[in-house]
Parts: sequence; C-alpha cells; structure tokens
Amino acid sequence: MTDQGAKNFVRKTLSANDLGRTGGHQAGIAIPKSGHILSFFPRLSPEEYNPDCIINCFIPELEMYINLRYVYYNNKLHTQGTRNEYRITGTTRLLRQLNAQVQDEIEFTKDKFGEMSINIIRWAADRKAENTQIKLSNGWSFSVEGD
DNA sequence: AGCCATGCACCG
DNA sequence: CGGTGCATGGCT
Repeated sequence: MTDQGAKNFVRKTLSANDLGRTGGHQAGIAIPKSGHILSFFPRLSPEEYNPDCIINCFIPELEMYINLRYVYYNNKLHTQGTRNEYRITGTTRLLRQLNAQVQDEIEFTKDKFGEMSINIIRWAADRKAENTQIKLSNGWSFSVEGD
C-alpha cells in the first residue's frame, strides 16, 4: 500500500553533519522512523541486510537530475552490529552546489507520477507556510495535499 | 533516536 | 593525494 496519487513532500532542517561541515565524511541524512516520513520513501525490507535503492531526483534550481542512495543500515537486525536507521547519501556535492546552510531545510517533493525533486528552503524565507505543515520534534516536517 | 565521527576504498 | 562514499561505532 503506497500513497500514489498524492503530491506531497517532507522536509528536514539541515544539520552541520548533513552538510559535511563537521569534518566527517559520511554526511548521510538520517531518516526518522516516523511513519509519515518513512512511508514517503520507497520501502526497504528489514528482512534484507543493509538494503538500498537509488532515487533519481530532479533539482529544479540546477535544472539537472542526480542519483541519491537511500539505504537502510540494519545490521542490528542481522548481525551483532548496532545500526538500525535509514539514511540518504550522495547529498554532499549537491548541497554544496546549492549553497545550503545549516538551518536551511531540504525538501523532498514527490509528484503524482512518483517523480522526486529536491528544493532548498532557505531559512528566514517562507516562514508563512509553516502553519500548513506538521512539524515533528526532530527537525522534520511534512505536508500532504489531497490533490 | 538522531547527530557526530572514522578507517578504508574508490575516483578524480 | 584530496574529496567523497561505504559501513560501522560512538556520543548525547
């Protein structure tokens, strides 16, 4: 059961680590297991070990497509590891090109065809739409429009 | 649960 | 060799 037919999006306030500004070089964006956020992205089976998939995204601001990797690090479920979290990687170069800053929001939009696109919502701008979104306590928010 | 960090591999 | 990504552990 997916959410085909709806145009919706999820957003995440970018952390320093998300932007690769902390000296780290993983910089994968963690996806919370909150239902609405998780179901927005393709399903990755817990039955598999570290399942992943490629998400092709359109970047309107750059007028180009890029491939992101959506991965479920779940070695806790299969080995003696400690990981049990979803991430999106491959964003470092993109976010730099977009000149995204900490506190900016990355917005994943999925249209009715399932096409994903990414926009950066600059901090201080577009504060008015806030009351139409549902904010979670972990920096993510979402909105669903019935179309 | 989410963000920060890191040893190694790969690629320019 | 520097930057980025993979897979993992650490810290709060």
